Amino acid sequence: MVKTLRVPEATVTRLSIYSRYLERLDRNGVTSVSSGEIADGVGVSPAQVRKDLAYFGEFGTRGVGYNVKDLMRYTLKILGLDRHWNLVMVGAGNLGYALCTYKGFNMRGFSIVGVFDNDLTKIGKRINDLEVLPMESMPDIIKDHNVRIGIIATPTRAAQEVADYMIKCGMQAILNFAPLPLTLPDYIEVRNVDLSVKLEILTFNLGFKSAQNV
Amino acid sequence: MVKTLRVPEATVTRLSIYSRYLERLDRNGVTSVSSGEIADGVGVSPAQVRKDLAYFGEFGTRGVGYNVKDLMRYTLKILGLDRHWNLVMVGAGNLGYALCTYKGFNMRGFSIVGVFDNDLTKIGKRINDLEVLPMESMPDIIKDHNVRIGIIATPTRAAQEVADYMIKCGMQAILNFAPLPLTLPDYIEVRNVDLSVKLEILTFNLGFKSAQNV
DNA sequence: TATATCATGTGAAGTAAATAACATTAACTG
DNA sequence: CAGTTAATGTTATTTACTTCACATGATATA
Repeated sequence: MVKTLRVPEATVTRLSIYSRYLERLDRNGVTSVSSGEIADGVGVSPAQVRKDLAYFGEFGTRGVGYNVKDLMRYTLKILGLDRHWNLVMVGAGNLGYALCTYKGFNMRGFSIVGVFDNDLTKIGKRINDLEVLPMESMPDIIKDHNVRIGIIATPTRAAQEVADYMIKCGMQAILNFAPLPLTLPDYIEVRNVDLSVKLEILTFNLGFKSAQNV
Repeated sequence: MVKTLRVPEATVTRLSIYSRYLERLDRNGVTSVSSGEIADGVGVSPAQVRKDLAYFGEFGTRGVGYNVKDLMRYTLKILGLDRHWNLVMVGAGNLGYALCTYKGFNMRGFSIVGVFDNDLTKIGKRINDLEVLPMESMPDIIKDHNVRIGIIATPTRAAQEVADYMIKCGMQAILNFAPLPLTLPDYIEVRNVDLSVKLEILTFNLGFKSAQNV
C-alpha cells in the first residue's frame, strides 16, 4: 500500500544518512540492526528512525529489528538510488574539479558525464577521463546520456545564467554550489549546498561560549 | 534588552542567507530595503524575515523598512562575523584544495591558516601561500593563530580519528565534510556538510515525476 | 495639522515535526 | 508451552516552527 502523505524533507535527509550507515554495517558483515542502533549510529532518536521509515512502509520485524541488507535496499530504492544517475556540471574550477573526483558520488550511483566551462583556458583540459567542454556542447551530452540533473560549481556571478541555460537544455533538477538563491520556474527541483552557512552556524554558536580570544 | 529565547537553527541558517543578500544589495548601492524585498530575494515569506530578526532585536523603522548597511552589520554581528576567524583544515586532497582556495570563506572573514595531512606525498606541497604540514604541527599552528574551528576534508575512514585529534588539540567546533556521523563530546559544536545528501533529495523528488528514462 | 499610506514588530492561530507511550508480535527460556 | 523479554509500528502528546492579522509608529501630502 502506497502512503500518499507528504514526506518532510528532514525525513528524506535522514533517510539518506540511514542508508549510508546501513551500507557501512553491511560492508562490516552486520546482518541485523534495531532502530536504537541506527539511532545511536547517526545521532537521532529511535522513535525518529521508526517514524521516518513508517512513511514508506513496514520494513522490520517486531521484537527482532531490521535485516540490514533488505533495509539498505529499501532505503536506496526510496531515494531513487536503485538506478544509475548521469549528471552534468558547469564550472571547471577547483570546486568543480573536487566534485568530479569525489568518490562519494560514484559510491551512490552518480556519474558526472559532462563538465562545461566558458573559460577558454579551461576548455580542453582533462578531469579524470573527461574533457572540459564549451557550454554549447551541453545539449548533445545531455541527450546522449539521458541527463536530468545539473550541478552548478561556477563563481556566484555566473550561477543564475548557467541555471537558466541548463533549464533551456532540459534539466529537471539543479544542485547549486554558488551562494546565491536562484530564481527558477517552480517545476524545477533546486537545492543549494552553501559551503559557508554551516560554518556560520558554528561561529554563531561559539559566540555564546567563552571567547578566550585575541 | 537581550532575548534569551532559544533560536531555531533554521533561523540562523536564514540569517546567514539574509546577510549575504544584504551585502549584495549594499554593493549594488541599495540603501533601504523592506522585509518583503528580502523575502523575494531569498525565497521565504516576509513574516518569516521579520520573525527571524525579532529574535535579536528591532532593526527596522515602521512604515519605512531597514537600512541596508545597518541591517547587514547587525546580521553579521549576530552570526559572530564582526571579527576574523582562523581555521585549520585536515585533508589536502582535491576537496581540501578546493576549500582552501574557496573565495566564499574569505569574503565572510574566514582564513584557513593551516592545512594538514598524514600522506607524505602531500606534505610540503603548497596551496596558495600555505604549505601542507604533518599532523604533528597542528598544536603549534592552533596556538599561534588562536584557532577554534577545524575543517575535516579527509576520506571517510580517517574522519573520526582526525576529529578526536582536533579536539585533543583544543578545537571547539568542527565542520565535517566526510559523509560519516562523528561521535564527539557534547561540548563540541559539529556540523556536517554532506555533498551528496542534497543530490539524493533531488533524486527522491524526481522519483515522483515522469521518468522518461532508459 | 489632519489624513492616508506604508511597513515593522508581535501576539495569536495554525501547521508541522519530534517525542513519548504503548499495543502488538516475535523469539527465547526453562 | 506458558512466561518473559525485546523491538516494531502507530497513536497520542508535546514541542517547535511558520503564517496570519493587526496595532503601532513613521512618512508623505494637501
